[in-house]
Formats: sequence, structure tokens, C-alpha cells
Amino acid sequence: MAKATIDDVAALAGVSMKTVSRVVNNEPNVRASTREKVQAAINELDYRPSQSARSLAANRSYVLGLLYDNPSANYVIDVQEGALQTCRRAGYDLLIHPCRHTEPELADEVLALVRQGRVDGLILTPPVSDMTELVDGLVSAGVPFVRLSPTENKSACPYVQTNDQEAAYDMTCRLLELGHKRIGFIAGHPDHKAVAERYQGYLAALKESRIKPSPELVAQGYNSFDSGRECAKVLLDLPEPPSAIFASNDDMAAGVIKEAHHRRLSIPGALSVAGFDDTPVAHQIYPSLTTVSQPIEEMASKAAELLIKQLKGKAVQMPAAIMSCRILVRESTGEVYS
Amino acid sequence: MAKATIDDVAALAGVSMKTVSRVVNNEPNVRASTREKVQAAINELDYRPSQSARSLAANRSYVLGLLYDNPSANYVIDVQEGALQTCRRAGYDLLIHPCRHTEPELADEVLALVRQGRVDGLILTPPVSDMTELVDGLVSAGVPFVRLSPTENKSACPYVQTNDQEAAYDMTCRLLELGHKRIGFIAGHPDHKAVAERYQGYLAALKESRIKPSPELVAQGYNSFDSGRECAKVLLDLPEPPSAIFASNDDMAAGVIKEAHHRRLSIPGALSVAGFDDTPVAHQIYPSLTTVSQPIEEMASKAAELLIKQLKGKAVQMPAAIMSCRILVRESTGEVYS
DNA sequence: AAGGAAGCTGACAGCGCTGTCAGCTTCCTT
DNA sequence: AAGGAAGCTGACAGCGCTGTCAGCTTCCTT
Repeated sequence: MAKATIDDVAALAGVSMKTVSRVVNNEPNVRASTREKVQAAINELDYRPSQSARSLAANRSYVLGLLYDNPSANYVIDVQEGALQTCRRAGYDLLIHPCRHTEPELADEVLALVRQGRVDGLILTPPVSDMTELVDGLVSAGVPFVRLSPTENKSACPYVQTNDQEAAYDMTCRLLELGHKRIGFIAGHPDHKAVAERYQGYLAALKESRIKPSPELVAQGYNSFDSGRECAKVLLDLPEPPSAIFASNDDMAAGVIKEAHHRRLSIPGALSVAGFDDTPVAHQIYPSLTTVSQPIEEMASKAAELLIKQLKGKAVQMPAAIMSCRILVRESTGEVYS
Repeated sequence: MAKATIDDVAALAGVSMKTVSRVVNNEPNVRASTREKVQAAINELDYRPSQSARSLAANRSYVLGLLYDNPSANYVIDVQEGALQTCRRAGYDLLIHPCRHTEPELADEVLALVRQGRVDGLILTPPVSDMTELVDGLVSAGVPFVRLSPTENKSACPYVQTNDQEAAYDMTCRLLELGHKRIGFIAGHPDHKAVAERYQGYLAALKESRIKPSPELVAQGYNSFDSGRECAKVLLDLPEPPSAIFASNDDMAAGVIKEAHHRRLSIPGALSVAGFDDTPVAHQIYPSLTTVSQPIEEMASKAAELLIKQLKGKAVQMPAAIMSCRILVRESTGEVYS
């Protein structure tokens, strides 16, 4: 039995193929009895619309593109899952497109995807979401897109973000409440602006407590475990080392914990450690890591939703969605030892 | 400027659109001078072939589907990366399709993808690669597919796997060489047959050393960190606990290490721990985990290669590729304390 | 130099849908 | 009961490519 086409279904149901098309696409203005007749024919022939024919005729692919750098980052899989949830509900597919955010031809590379009709719209995740040239290119090409956690040019497109600076502020406050006065901070990769800006939350909390920030307590990390460990070495080698270290992400915090183990520093007895992201390692490590959980899946799901709304031509009523982080206090933080 | 079509290019170059098509698709039998003329026109118009038109006309999507369960497993991202490498070289896209391997309608769900022309072929990862009904369904529908680490019905399609039972054997031998006599084993999820069968390697090594396997030293895990920790509790509570524990994957091994920390058992002083997979946590944990590294990316890249070869109608000369694991000795294993 | 093979090129149909628009039918309003 | 609006349906063109096949050109062999 050859694959059934829309014509076969139309013939069997005794209607035009346009009516079959209406039924398949859940369009209005089909009499209930007609709809049933068509549906019966579809079932009998086990008809599956050809994706490529639909795409060609309708001039859209029903595919969203997901751009990300650094696939090893734990959030990538969560972003994929969240975006896929919405995609499935809406009949879209998701095309993953890892890329290098530093690639000079990035804008061309991405625009090609759109111009070939491979995707109808794009979701950009950090740090790609902050690449100005790409964002501008998409805007001027009229490509629909949505960003996760952008930090610049926020009016360019709808976006979804968290209150993560506020969470960094809260986390720092908690450490202060535990009696820590010298709190080390490991900053995120400068290209990952959303991560890098968590530093502002740290600063704000110190300021509120009238503690003068010491530059030597701030180390520049690059989001990786190894960079976190290097920063920990520097901070712990200070003449007057910090009693707590707050790292801008969990991988770096894991590096701190590793270094502390090697120095036989007990955690949280001699050193409190806090991270950010609640990656799997945060829970698996010993001691388990106090960290901040972001609703990545929901953010991505929401982003896909905003994008699909745009594609349907509906004005996106809520161009920005702000979601809340949650602080998870676990074993790695405690009162300062006095 | 409207999007250029193949007709525009043909007109500008003064050739038929069929010739443009030949140039775009790198087909033979085009005179070099013609090819240049066409290429110049393509460049001038910045022509991008419409993916959907190609798909409709050629009756193929130029998309591979990747099936996996349990997206949180660390290998998923590596599989994606490896498959994408090959896809990009070959001009294919990759469609990710997470699914539940226990879903009764799985075969229908997947066949629909193919029948709608969304994908030309499929890559199945464990545990999906061992779902008999799906595999049979694909075979009888004539769908091209390739499996990673299948354990059953291996003649159904080309596949890629590692010598992981051998690696489990080797790892067990190393523990024996370190003087361990009572080696606990945490078995993998029974549905993940490739993981579950690592147990055979453990058994073989014991047998070779003429050590009688004790059933109480084998715990049934389910691949998760928490299941590993539960198994560790059982094993460490034995009247005569093991001096080493070999877990079938790193997440479970991390659970063992966590439990050991809580019991103040020094690693590897009082307990040696070995894992399998070399996930990021293996390196980040303290002490770092002795484990087995599998070339997941290369396997997936190879799988995509075999699949694309099939799609091109070339007989796949090498229907099975076996790749080698590598044992990584780190800090979590040592000589038995006597 | 002749003849066949190989190289090169284009005409044309058709892949299987959706968008547009016309027109008929049914319903609602007064 | 009449007339207009809304609901419903189908004819037809066309989306932009590739496959097939015919036929012309060039090259090679003897």
C-alpha cells in the first residue's frame, strides 16, 4: 500500500482536498458531519500529511531553531526539554544548532538557516543572546526570535529572564546573616553577561550591609570547573582568606569545593561555599551545594510559546517574562567559625 | 529584494534551472566554465535553495532523527554533538526526539515521524535501541536506522558499540590487582541492557581469579545517583562489607562516594570506588573518580555516518563498528588497607 | 576519418500540499 | 417572507525544487 495523499483522502471522503486540508489543520468552517467523514477517511488510510509539501505551500517550516554555545553546559539539555514541550503541543519541531558565539560569520550562518526555510524562528540562549551583530541582523532581516536572559538591547525582541541578580543579592545576604564578613566572589565569564552580572547582586548586598568591597576578594572565573578551582586557590592563598566563597555558577563552586578538600578545609566549618544554577553536580557533590535554582525548562517553554505566538502573527502581549529563582540551602554553607 | 529562486539564478547565469540544481548539489557532468558562471550568479543573488522544495521534489528531508530516553543522562549531549558533526559535513539537519522507551505507542509515534517525511532515517540510543517492537517496526517499514550499543537482534541494522563488557572486566581485574577480594557491584538499570551487561565483565574477572561471586555483594541499581546511594547503604551495612565498590555508571558511583563521606569512610583508604562513563561529575567530585571513558561523540558521529551511507543507497560495508573504552585511573581507587 | 561512448545540458512534469477567491447554503434579523 | 450575513465548500494556481529522458557536443578509439 503506497503512502496515502490528501487526494486519496478527499476521494474516499467525497470532498475536495481543500476540505481535507481544513480538517487536518483544525481550521474552522467545516460542518461537524463533514469533519467526521473526513476524519474517518484519514483514519482508514492512515493518512499523514507530507511535511515538506505543507512547508512549501505554506511557506513555513513548522520548525523552531535553538541556538546555543557550549553544549556541555547543563542548562542546554533543560532548555531543549522546555522548548520541546511547547513545540510538541503546537505541532512544531525543534532544530538544535550549537554554534560558537565568537564566530565572526555567525549572523550569516544563522540567517542562512532561516533563508533556506529550515526554521521559522529562533530561540537564542546565553551567550548567543547577547551577540549584538546577530541580534541586529535578525531584527533587520525581520526574523522572529526570542531570547533567554538577554542583558542588552532588550527591546529588540521578546525575552524571558529570571531575577538572578536579585537572587545573587539574596544569597549574599544569607551569607552575611551567617556572620561572614569576608565573602569571596568568583565572577562569571565576561561573555556570559547574564552570569557576569550576578556580581551586581553581590555588590548590592555588601553595600547594604555597609561592607566595603575588597577587590582582592573578587576573582575572575570563566564558568568552568577548572577556572573555579584556580580562583579558589587565589582566594584561599590570600593573607586574610575569605570565610565564604560565592561562585557565579555551580561548576565553579564545585571547583572551590574540590580545592577545599585538597587543603583539608572542612566545609562549611572552615569555608562556606555557594553556587548558582542547581546543576546535577550540586546535589551529587559532598557536601551538597547551597545554590540558586532557575526554572530553565519553564523559561525555555515560555520562550517557545512567545516565539510561536509571534509566528502566528499575534502581537505578543507580554514581550518579556520574568521568572523567579529559588535559593536552595544545602550543606555547603554555615555560620562563620569564630 | 525578494528571495532569489533557482529560476532567478538560471536566468542570470544563462542556463537552465536543472544546471543550477546540478551545481548546487555538486553533481558531476557540468563543465567547469558553466559551474563558475552559475556559482557567480549564486553568489551575486545570495541564492539559498529552499529546503522544503528540495524535500518535496526529491522525496527526502535531509534530516536525521535522534531518539533517546532520559535526556538528563550525560551522554545525550555528547551523542547530539557527535551526530551533528557528521550531519553538518553531509548537509543534514538533526531532529532530536526524546521519548519514553516504555511508551506502548512508541513504534507508531516514531513511524509517524518518518511517514510525514520529517526524517529520512533514525539513530537509536540506549535504552530505545533495545525496544524490540520499535526495531521490528522500523525493519518491516523499511526505515533506515542505526543503533548505538544494541544488545539484541543485532542483525536488524548497522550499529556502533564499545567493548564495555571487556572494560568492566579490566576494571574489575585492576581492583583485584590492588588486593581487593570483596568487590561490591552495583548493576545498571535492567532496561538499559548495555549498562546492565557490564555485570558480565565483573563476573568474568572474578571467575578468572577463582573468586566465588557472592550474591550479597551485588546490588541492583537504576542508573541514578539516588539508587547508587541506596545500594551503597546496603553494601556498606553488610556484616562483612566490600573494600571496593564498582558501580555500572558514574552517577551511581557518585552516590557511593556521597554515602562514604557521610559515614566518614575515607576514599580510597577505607573504600575504593570505580564508576563507568567519565561524566563531568567524575572529574569534579572529591576524590575524583576512577572510571571508564567511552568515545560517545565518535560513536554517534560514526552512527550518523553509517546512516547517511545507507540513505545514499550505498551498501554499508561495515555494518558494525566496535570502539574501544579507556580506563581512567584517578583518585578514588587504591590498594586494599590490610 | 568514422563511429561509438562519454560528457554535458535543458524541457518538462510532478512532488503534495495551502492560499485565494468565488459561490452556494444556511441562519438570523426585522 | 425577504434580505443580508455568516457558514461552508471547492476549483485552481502555484510554492521551488529534482527526476527522467531526450538530444546535442565533445572526446576517444581504431
